[in-house]
Amino acid sequence: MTETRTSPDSGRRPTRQRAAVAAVLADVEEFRSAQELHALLREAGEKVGLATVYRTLQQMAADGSIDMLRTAEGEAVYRACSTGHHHHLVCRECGRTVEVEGPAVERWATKVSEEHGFSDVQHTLEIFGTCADCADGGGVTPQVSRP
Amino acid sequence: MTETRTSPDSGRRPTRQRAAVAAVLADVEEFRSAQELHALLREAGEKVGLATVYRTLQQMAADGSIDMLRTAEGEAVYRACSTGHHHHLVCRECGRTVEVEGPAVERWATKVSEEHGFSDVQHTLEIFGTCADCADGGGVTPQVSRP
DNA sequence: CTTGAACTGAGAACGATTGTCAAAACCCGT
DNA sequence: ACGGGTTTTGACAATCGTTCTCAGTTCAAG
Ligand SMILES: [Zn+2]
Ligand SMILES: [Zn+2]
Ligand SMILES: [Zn+2]
Ligand SMILES: [Zn+2]
Repeated sequence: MTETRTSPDSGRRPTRQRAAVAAVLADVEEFRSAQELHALLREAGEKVGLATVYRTLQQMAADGSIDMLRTAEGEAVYRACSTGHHHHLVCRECGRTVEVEGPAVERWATKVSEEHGFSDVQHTLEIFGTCADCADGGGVTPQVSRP
Repeated sequence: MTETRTSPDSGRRPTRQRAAVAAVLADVEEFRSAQELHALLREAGEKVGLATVYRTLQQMAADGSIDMLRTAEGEAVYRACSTGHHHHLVCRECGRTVEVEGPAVERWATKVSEEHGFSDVQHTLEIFGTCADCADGGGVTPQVSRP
């Protein structure tokens, strides 16, 4: 109860580690796991503990500043998306991700929830497929970027 | 290439264990984890190894004879649903599950995939919320069934 | 009955994630 | 700049769902 905070921030402190995680996320286009991001940080010369990466990603996801979803294998993967509610079209081969919006879907979800008396609802909706390049190239060398 | 099978089944053998797993699934309304189902089997007096439960559930899910989805925590949960493509409205409190269909959503997903040149697409769509009973009762005693 | 393939299960192994806790970094008032 | 209380960090252990191993069991065809 000794709250004497001058600036009403969220109680988070800006640290080198958090900046590093945010930076690597900004550089990556695809959804990546905590471990992959940790490896990328090491490659970039940034020394950040794995536990810190996990903690930071969770916080950012909770804040809504990044998106998190689960792969088919149940692994959590993260991505710095644009703001606002949206869903994803993800290539299984190369990981390329397209953000998509579907107002009709949002309405449908709301309607269905109401019809069944559910409140405080959330929904998860992701589409997985093979992108044109991967279907084309034959998936021999999964490429992550293209000019 | 020595295929001399008289009855063209899927190469699966009907065993006591598989019947037991199917039976417990038929008795349960909610999505349940492999471990929970294993516990239920033990309670019911059926002796089935945990590994077998995992294997059987995976096979049934692959066959499409049961549905599998992941909780927010990433745990796989299973349910014997009606046949046909559908999605779920799941209560976070009591686990009550309603199967829902959304033709418009299916069309939207297809359209979006095509627009971006994705092929061989799948989608996951689940709605989580609090059902009327749980919102009402105050969630003091999460109940799984009700007359 | 014989026999090879499918199946099972106890326990080890695995891998992602979380917990621990002392040390380090930080903020703020002095 | 200094000190003290709070937050954050990170090496490591621990947890926990899931998968692997492999010898023993069951099955069904012949
Ligand atoms: Zn996103
Ligand atoms: Zn949505
Ligand atoms: Zn279902
Ligand atoms: Zn669908």
